[in-house]
Amino acid sequence: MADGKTKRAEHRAARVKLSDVAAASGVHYSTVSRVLRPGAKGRISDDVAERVRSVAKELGYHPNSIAASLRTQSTRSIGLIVHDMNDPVYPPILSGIEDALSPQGFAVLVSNTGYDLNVELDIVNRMAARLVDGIFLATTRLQDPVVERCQELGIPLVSVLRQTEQETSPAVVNDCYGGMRVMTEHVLASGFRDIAVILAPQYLSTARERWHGIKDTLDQAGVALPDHRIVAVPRMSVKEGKRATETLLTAGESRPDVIICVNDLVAIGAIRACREVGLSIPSDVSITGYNDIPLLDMINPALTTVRMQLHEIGKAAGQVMLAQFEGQPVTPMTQRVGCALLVRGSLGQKSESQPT
Amino acid sequence: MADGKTKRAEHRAARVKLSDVAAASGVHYSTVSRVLRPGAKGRISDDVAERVRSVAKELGYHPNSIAASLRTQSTRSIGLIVHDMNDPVYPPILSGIEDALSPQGFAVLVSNTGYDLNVELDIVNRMAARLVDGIFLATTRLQDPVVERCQELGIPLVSVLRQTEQETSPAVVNDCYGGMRVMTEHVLASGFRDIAVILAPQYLSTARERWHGIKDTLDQAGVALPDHRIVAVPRMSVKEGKRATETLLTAGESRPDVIICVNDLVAIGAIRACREVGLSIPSDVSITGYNDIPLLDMINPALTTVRMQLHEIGKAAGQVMLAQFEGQPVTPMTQRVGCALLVRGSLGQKSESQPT
DNA sequence: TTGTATGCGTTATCAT
DNA sequence: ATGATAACGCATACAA
Repeated sequence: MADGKTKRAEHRAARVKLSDVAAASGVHYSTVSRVLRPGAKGRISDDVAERVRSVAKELGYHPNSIAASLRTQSTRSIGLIVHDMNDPVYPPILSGIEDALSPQGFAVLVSNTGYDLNVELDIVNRMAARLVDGIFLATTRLQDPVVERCQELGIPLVSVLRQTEQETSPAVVNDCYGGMRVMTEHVLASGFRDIAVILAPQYLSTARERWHGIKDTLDQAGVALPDHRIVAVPRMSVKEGKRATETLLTAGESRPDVIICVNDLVAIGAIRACREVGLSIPSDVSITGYNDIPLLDMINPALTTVRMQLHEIGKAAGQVMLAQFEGQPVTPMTQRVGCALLVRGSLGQKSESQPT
Repeated sequence: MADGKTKRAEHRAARVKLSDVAAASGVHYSTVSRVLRPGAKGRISDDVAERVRSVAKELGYHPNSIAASLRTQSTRSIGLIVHDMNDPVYPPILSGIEDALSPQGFAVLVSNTGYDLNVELDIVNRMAARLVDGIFLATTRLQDPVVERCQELGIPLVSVLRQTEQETSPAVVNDCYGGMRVMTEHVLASGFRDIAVILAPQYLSTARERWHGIKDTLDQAGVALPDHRIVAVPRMSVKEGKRATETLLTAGESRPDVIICVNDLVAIGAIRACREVGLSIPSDVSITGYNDIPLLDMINPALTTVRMQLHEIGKAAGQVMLAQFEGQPVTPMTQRVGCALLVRGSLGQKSESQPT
C-alpha cells in the first residue's frame, strides 16, 4: 500500500551520513566533514584524507544539504518569480540564470504569480521561510511593495528585465529606451507619419522606457501623436493586443499607417485583429513588436521587432547575484543589455506620401 | 561594503523563532509549536492558543521550514527535470504542476538537463541531497537509468509526457499513439499516398508511439512507406527538422506529397527547408506537426497539428504525486490524456490523384 | 592534524 | 493541557 512511503523511509534510515563514514574510516565525523568540504579550515594529513574520501565514495555518502543549511543559514537555493512562465520571454532568462548559478551548486525555485500581487507577496514569504539565498524578481514595478518586502526580510534581490523608479535594488535590464528609439527612428525613416502605439502599464519600467523611446523620437522629429492613436493594454498578451488594436482601428476618422506595439505578443494580437477585419499587413497597416520571441520570422508577414538578449540578461543577473553574495558592491545598480532592430515584412514603406 | 550580507545576518539574527514567541507568551516553545501547527496532537486550551497566536502575529513569527525539514525529513519541495525549458511544451506543464502543488505548500525546483544524461543524473543526486519530496521527470526514456536512480534513492517519481517500457513508475502522458493515428487517418482521407515521415529517437515513448500510430494506420490502409521516406532526427528541434527535410526532399526520385513530422518544432524546420528550396506549402508539399505550441496558427500556412493538453497533463501529474505521498496506490500506472486534431492550412488535399 | 562539544530551529515522544 | 527533552545531520570554535 504505502509502498513508496515505506521504501522512502527505509531509504532515509539507510542513508549514509557523516558519522557512518567516520565510523568506517576510524576517525571522528568532524574530520570527515573537513575532508569532504573543500575550504574547511584546518588541514588534514593526506593519508587520512584519502582514506576518508574512498570510504565515503564506497559507502555512497551524499551530504544532507538540509542539515548543512540549518547550520550555515544558507540553502544555496534561489527563487525566480515571474508572472507566467508561459510568456516566452521567461524561459531564456531561466536558462541564463541556471548557466550562471548551477555550476555553483545553486538550485532555482520557480514560481508564477499569475499577475496577482497578493500571490506574489505570498510567494516571497514562502521563499523567505525556505531561506532562499536570494530572489530574482522579473515582475518588478517602478514602485514595488514586493521589492520592499524582500528588503525588509533582508533577502538579496536582483531584478531582471525591469527596475524600480529609484533603482533600489540591483537589476539587469534591456535597454528598452534605446531599443524603442531605434525602432521608432526606423519607422520614421520608412516614411510613416500617421503612427499609433499600443502601450503597457506605466508602472513597469520596460513599458515606460519603451513609451519614452517612442515619444522622444517622435517629438524630436516633430511628428504628432494624437490621443486617439494611443491605447494602453492592461497586460502584454495576444488577447489584449487584439482588443487594443480593434479600438485603434475604429478610433478617429482614418486608420493609422503603422502600429508600434509594446511587445511581440501584443503585436501578434494586432496582426490578428487586422486579419479579422481584412486589413493586409503591411500594405494597409504596418506593425512592429518588441522581444523577438521564437517563431516570429515564420508568421505572415514576419514581424519586425527588437531582439533582446534574454539569455544574457538572465546570466548577467545570476552573476550580479553571486557578486552580491560575496559582498561585492553592486555597480552600476542597473545594468543595461543591448538589443538589435530586426526589420522584417510586417513593416512596410510609406512611399506615396509627400510631406506637406 | 558587504551591506547585503550584513543586513542579511542582522535579519537572520533578528528572526523570531518559536522560543521567542514562547518567551513572550509565557509558555514553553513546544506549546507554541503545537498551537501554531494545525494537526499537532494534543489539544490546547483556547485562551493559551489565542494568546500564543496573537503574540506570534505581533512578533511576525514565520516558521523556519529548513529546521522543520531536518526534523520531518520532508522539504515540501519537488523537482521538475526537463531537457530545456525553452521548448514550449514545458511551461504549460510547469503551470499545471504548480496549480496542483502550490496550494499544498510545495515549491518547484526546475532544472534543465540540456539533453545530457550525465547532467541529468547529477541533477537527481543534487535534488536527492536537497531531500526533495519527489521528482517530475519529463525526460523519461523507455529504458531509463535516471528512473532507476530515483528508485534506488527512494525518491517518489512521476514521469510526465513519457513513460518507461515496463511502466516502472507512475506517469501522465498524452495519447500519442491515438493522436498520431487520427492525424495519419486524416492525411490518408485527404488523398495522400506518397507519405514521408520525420521520426524522433525511438528510446522515447512519445516518439515510438507516434511512429507506431503512423505505421499501423498506413499498414492497415495498405499504404507503403519506403525507407527513403523515413528520416529520424536526433533531437526534436527546428534545426534538426530542417536538416531532415532537406534529406527527405533529395532522397528518391520524386519528392513526397506530405511530410508527417513527429512534433511542431520539427515541422517548423520542415517548413523552413521547403521555403528555402522554393516549395510552396501545401500545394507542393503538405506538412503536419504535433503538440500545438503557441503561434502555430499565425505562421504561413498555419500548421496542422495535434493539440495536447499540456497544462492538464502537468496538473494530473501533480495530483498523482500527491496521491503517492499519501500512500495511495497508483492506478493505472500510466494515465493517458486525450488530444485533438487541428486541421489547418499546412495540410492540403490530393485531389488530382486517382487510386490505381 | 584531529577530537570534543555546542548549536542551528524544529518536531515529537516522553513525562507531569 | 502543558513542559521537558531528545533527536534531525551538519559546521565550527575550541581543546588537545
